[in-house]
Amino acid sequence: MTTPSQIRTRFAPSPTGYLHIGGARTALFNWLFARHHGGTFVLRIEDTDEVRSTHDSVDAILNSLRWLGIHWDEGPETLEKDRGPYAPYFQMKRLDSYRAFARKLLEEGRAYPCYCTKEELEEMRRLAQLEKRPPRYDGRCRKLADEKRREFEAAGKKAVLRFRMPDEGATTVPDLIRGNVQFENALLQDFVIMKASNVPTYNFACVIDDHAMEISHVIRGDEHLSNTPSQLQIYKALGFEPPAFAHLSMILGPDGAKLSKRHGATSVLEYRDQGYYPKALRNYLALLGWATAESQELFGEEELFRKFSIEGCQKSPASFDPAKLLWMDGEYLRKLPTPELLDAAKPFLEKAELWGKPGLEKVAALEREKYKLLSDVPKLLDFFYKDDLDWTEKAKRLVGDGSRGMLGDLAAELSKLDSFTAKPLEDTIRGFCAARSLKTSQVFHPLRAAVSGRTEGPSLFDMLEALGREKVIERLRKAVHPN
RNA sequence: GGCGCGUUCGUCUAGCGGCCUAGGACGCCGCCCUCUCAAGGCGGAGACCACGGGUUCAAAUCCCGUACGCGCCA
Repeated sequence: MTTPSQIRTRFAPSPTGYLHIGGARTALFNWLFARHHGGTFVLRIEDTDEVRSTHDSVDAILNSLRWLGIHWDEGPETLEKDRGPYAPYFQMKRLDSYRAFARKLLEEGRAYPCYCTKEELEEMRRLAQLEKRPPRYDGRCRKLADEKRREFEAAGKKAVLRFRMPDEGATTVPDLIRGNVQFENALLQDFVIMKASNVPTYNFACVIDDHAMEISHVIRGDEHLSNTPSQLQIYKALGFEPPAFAHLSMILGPDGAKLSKRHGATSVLEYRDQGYYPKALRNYLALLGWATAESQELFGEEELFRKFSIEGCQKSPASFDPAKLLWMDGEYLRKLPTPELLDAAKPFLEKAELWGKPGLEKVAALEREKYKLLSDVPKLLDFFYKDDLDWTEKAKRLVGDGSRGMLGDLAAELSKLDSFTAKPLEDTIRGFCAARSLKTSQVFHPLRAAVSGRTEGPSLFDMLEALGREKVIERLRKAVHPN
């Protein structure tokens, strides 16, 4: 058995786009597992897809993970800089190692060059389908005579390197989540390990690196389960001790289809831009495909580390539920002390030109249990600072002809108030109602509408106090005498 | 097409042979609190545990099929 200190997990994304929700969840589980065992979490960039990999994607992935607060112990710091004893962490910087192992397999007869063209391969596939055989490579280049090989080389034909699969027996994938999963070797094909460009394929490079980086647990998406027996054969051929595997169920959209743009945001950074609180998203993601025996919902960071386990991982796919995420976000924001909340909402406040406004903290505190997103903060309090209110239809109706006179009188009374604070305001206004035999609602609602332009908002008297005498009187005056 | 994986309220899930007339959470509905909106409290609707066979005194839980969904190979 490995001792806890030897636990090493990794997240190995391909930089071919933004980091999506599913990838983030995989990264998160690897991180949690490593932390739970006091191990190490490695980030490795699998950029061997020469045409689709971009530097922007690397940046997006690093930024997404940082924003989510998923900290890697080893891996790239920036595009240029790595940190950790197994550097580099970009596969394209590790080509020598793949080539060396490929050569070894070639020399030992475990791999062979294949000169088949795209056309030949397609023909092979077509024929197989016609004969209702699995459409796999038929191994024709396995027994290519040396002279034939030289002939191809002379003709300038490019070769890929294929791994020679055993023809018989079965390969068992011991999976921590799914148990032992068996695959017939005869059904596995001689897959390409090195492309014609002398760059390794995913299935080869990741074996070499997981071994080189001493990864103890490969926790990854379910879509890799079918590739695992092929990888296991590479481990065997090279005499490597394979890591433990755990294949996570996929994340689906709310309708049960594969999560895609159609369902709304799929990129982590989109959630940031919409105003989600990173710890809330992280908490929500942890619950997609994992649960405790108590079905606990909200976790502190340390608590997540402590309670996370592979045993709690779900076999069946999980649907992403935006409504629950939104609830959870509100749950986190409500717990946040106001200064921290404002700090987190800073980008949104800045955009609304509210950052640094006087009394912001006081005003923000009045609405604190209502924010579901950080972007709600400016939305819910901008009326405090606006000169021209955005009147809602409902609010307009409330300050109609029926209540103008009353509001005018009330304004006169309020302007005489010594202390413009909640308690005296409440006493005065309630007294005003009593003196005129008005129901409080007949006064409170039009008053709220008149000073805020809306019918929803903070507690009336706190709101009046926060607005201050000048603004309240001014707004009442404007409401009573619209131009 | 072959192989593989999966299937408990709309959704996330608890459950690992008797405690289940299936528990929690989100969402939905109602009531309470209340100056509005929220938040909070209380309650409700909502799952014949995909279907069909077994095994067993007893199955959501074990076994075998079927269906459906998904993945991989191309």
